[in-house]
Amino acid sequence: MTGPKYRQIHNYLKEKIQKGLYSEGDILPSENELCSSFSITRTTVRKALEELIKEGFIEKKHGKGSFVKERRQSLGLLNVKGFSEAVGQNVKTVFLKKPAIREWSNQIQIPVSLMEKQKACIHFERLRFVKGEPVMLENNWLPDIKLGGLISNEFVEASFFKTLSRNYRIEIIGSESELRAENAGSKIAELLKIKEGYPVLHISLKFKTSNPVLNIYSELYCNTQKYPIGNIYHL
Amino acid sequence: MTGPKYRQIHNYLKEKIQKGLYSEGDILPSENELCSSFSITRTTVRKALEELIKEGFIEKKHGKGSFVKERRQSLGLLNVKGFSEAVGQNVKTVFLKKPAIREWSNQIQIPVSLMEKQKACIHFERLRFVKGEPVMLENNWLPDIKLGGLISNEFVEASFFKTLSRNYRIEIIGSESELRAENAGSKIAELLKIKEGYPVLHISLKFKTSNPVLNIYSELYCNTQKYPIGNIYHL
DNA sequence: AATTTTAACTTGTACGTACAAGCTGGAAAT
DNA sequence: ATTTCCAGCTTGTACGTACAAGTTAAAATT
Repeated sequence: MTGPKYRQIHNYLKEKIQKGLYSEGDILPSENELCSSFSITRTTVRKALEELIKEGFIEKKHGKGSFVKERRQSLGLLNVKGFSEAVGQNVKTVFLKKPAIREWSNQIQIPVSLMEKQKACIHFERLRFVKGEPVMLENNWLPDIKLGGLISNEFVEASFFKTLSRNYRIEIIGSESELRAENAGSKIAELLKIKEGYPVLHISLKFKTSNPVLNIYSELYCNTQKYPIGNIYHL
Repeated sequence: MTGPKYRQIHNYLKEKIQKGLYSEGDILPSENELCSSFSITRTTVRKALEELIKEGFIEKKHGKGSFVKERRQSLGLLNVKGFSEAVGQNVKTVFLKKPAIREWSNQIQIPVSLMEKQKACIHFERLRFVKGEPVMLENNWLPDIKLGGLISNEFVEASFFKTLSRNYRIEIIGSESELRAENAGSKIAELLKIKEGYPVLHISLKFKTSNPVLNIYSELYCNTQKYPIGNIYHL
């Protein structure tokens, strides 16, 4: 609960942004104001703000101030094109298998580290719809590091990553992926309501998080005919 | 040529790394050594090193030092899996069309900014081979911002990005991409030596660089059967 | 009234200092 | 000979100060 001072400021501001107390485009208190509020020096405040910049929460403008970023266009999280634009309305997510302890699957393409394989495995399967059409089948695995309530509770805005960030303050800090174009097999074809043999995008993912023993492994199958998969990142 | 001090140290070290004077795994001079070499304070040295970390050139280890990173596994540059591992030997790149001034193509999926469309367009087309097999057709477009010699000269290690970095000190700072699985048309099929209708991965890319008026647009078609496309990035 | 200047804000760079915390190898104690 | 300890290195955090540079709005000038 202690840790370095700059982390406390960082968490304090991050929490406010996440809770919507500062919203898109808002200006944060100036560095000097934060200094006196927290009785710390500007060096420390600037360190905290720099962390927020790295995580994509804010941006600074010389001579003006620090501003909360529009959407947190973070680190190459995959989006169905038109997913984030049409938030909520035309998008639906259905659990085929709710989060539960299951076996580590050999379906996972990217090698799971030994440390993680020793732990139990949480798995869930989701089907994502845009305008009523199924466009992405998603299988996710992660080691069970006892995040209380992760299994039973609902996700924040149907997003697993937002849940990790808001409830557990765990951020995605990187990823590794493999991309393949494949012909849909019978199971995929049935779920995505396409013909067998139709080309689908197969994405194998390993997300690294700020918790060094928590990586998230995903296998995605996407019908990219109408909705290509989008991917944005920045330094 | 002046600019802030930390930028000078940053460029100095970056250049040394790029030229191979420091190589993979090497330890950089300690922060205090750099301080006395350049007659600056540790604050400034640390700022320069932090930039190098962001760009993926080095990593720091508490109590030990700053180390040059193995491969610059930077910002989600796409790689044919097994491309960077088997450097040079099994990999070949052939220009189908050498860099030259051409028209802005309407093949580009991601919108080209107006400012760029006013400039002339440099275009080149390459076919990439692994173990003698063609695996990726690559079309690239960028605005002509008068990078002398870019058209005529050879690329550094057959890499366009390395050329930009080493010769012009321009770095990739982000990207936007769209991914689609498609059936190969006749032209793609012929070039990649596959049957028409075979599933291929179509990647549309926009790379943002440290030069705000230089974005690079690419359309890639990949046969991912044997060699999936890999993609790594980190905060 | 319109323009210019100034003053008061913002963030950016750079200085210098001090101590904490992680690592390593040689000296000291066992 | 082995272990323990410590001194001297490394990076990490935090303090405080000063001035440069970009922005803005009020004040002074025209």
